[in-house]
Amino acid sequence: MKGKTIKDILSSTEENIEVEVRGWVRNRRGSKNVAFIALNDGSTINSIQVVVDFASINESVMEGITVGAALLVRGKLVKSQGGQQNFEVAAYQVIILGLADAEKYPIQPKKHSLEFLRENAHLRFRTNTFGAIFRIRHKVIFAIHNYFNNNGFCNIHTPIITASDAEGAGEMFRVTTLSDTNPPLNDEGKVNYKDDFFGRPTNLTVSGQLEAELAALALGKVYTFGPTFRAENSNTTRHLAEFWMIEPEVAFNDLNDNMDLAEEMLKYVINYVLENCKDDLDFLSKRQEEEEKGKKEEDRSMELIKKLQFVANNDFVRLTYTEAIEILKNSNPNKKKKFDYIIESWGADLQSEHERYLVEKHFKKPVILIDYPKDIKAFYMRANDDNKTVRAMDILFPGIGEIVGGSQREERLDILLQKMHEMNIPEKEMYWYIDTRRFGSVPHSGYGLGFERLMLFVTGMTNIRDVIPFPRFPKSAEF
RNA sequence: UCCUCCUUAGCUCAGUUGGUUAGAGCAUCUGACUGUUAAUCAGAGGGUCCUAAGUUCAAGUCUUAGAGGAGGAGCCA
Repeated sequence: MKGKTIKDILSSTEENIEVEVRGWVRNRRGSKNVAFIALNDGSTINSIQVVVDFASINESVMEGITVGAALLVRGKLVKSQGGQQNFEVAAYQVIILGLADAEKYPIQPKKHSLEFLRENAHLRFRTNTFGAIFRIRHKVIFAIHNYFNNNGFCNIHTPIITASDAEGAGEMFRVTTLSDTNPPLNDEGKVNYKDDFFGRPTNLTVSGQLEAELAALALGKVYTFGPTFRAENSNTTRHLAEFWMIEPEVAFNDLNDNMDLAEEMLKYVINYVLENCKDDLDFLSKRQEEEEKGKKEEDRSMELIKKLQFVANNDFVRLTYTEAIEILKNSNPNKKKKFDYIIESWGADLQSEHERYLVEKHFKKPVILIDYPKDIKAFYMRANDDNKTVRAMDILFPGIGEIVGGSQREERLDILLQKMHEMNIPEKEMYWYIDTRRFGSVPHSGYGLGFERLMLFVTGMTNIRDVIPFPRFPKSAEF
């Protein structure tokens, strides 16, 4: 971008200097002789005030200065006479770079509903809210890479197209170049995938974990940060068909090391955002407060920045599934049958109402649940000696639910093979995974962190479709 | 996929028991105003009441079906 950004200029200590700013008109006010333009270039949530004297600027130019128009302004940076900003630009030249028809431009200087902006996702970047969200999104991405880099991790790009469908993490999107009206058929009359691009059925990845394990068992500490695809018909505020996932995998780590890593990493990222996104967080905090005005006091969330500081400065609660079941069994909502799913016995899968009770009512802080019954978890999780539970861990966050799912992996060849057999995982196809247990197997652990769920927590937004630029979900792939 | 709710002006929404020409705020346009802060003041324009069928003398309002959206649930990150 040419010249100084508005962020740079607003933090200037000099005055009466010549400046050149480029940006988009957020608002325009005026009186008989003078117009005030709020100009924003995306470098910061704050707009710069441009003051235009009608006498010095051509009338046709003045007519083009409407909300949404792109301008180049040359002028002098001066102390503002108005109260709400330190500096403003006294313009002597305004060039319209791009007009915006005021009658047709959908974004107005007023509050828009998130639903409306979601339908105008191509233009919502130009609002304060989404500007703040996507600047923060970048900082969170950067902080994650920073954390792993600082700690000796190696970033691995695991495949996006995969032939393996054994992860069991959900429905997959098929990838094919075969004709959809007239595919080649085999002798049995079924689609002949031998003629497909890869010579076999392929899908978009639902997880890079299995491949990350291969890398970890040589490079030691690795992580993935890539797109992930689930073809589930999920219509909720916390699911996407295309989302980004971070999956660290560490050789020689046991479950305790795994919990330490996840907790330390999350706290690092939150602190990084607190230190580097203050203006945007302040704005989102006020926005949330505004949004929740209509709610009863007990239903309102903790102030955004306080909430982030609280999580960064307090230890997460760690407890076993068995302990959680005991707490839930004896809880008021369970006794009074307020839960839709009453907890009766050990072995029950926890519903989101139970997770919310533990995190939001009982402990009031993030909770790491470990040692789940083996029957409700994946084949690769390490069996405990009790033969009933596995070394799984789920991190539950207030307002979001499960943000991390991970485990210590089963490194013992015989037990892994037995588990795969029990759960109908095709051993032949998975030879490459099994090989790691055959040759120099060691204990290792890892987890998957849902990037957009972390974004929900950090921004205080409540719908996952608002923290990714162009959300993909059932019946929607617009833009 | 299931449950609940919603769909009226560019946006956010009101519209009583079914009853004349469907309203408001903001936005837009026009004008006023000596520096505004989502400026203010005055005026104007702007409607396929989501779509289709039905009930009725009469439907924005009632019924049925469909489409789209939101929230919750399940699946999960």
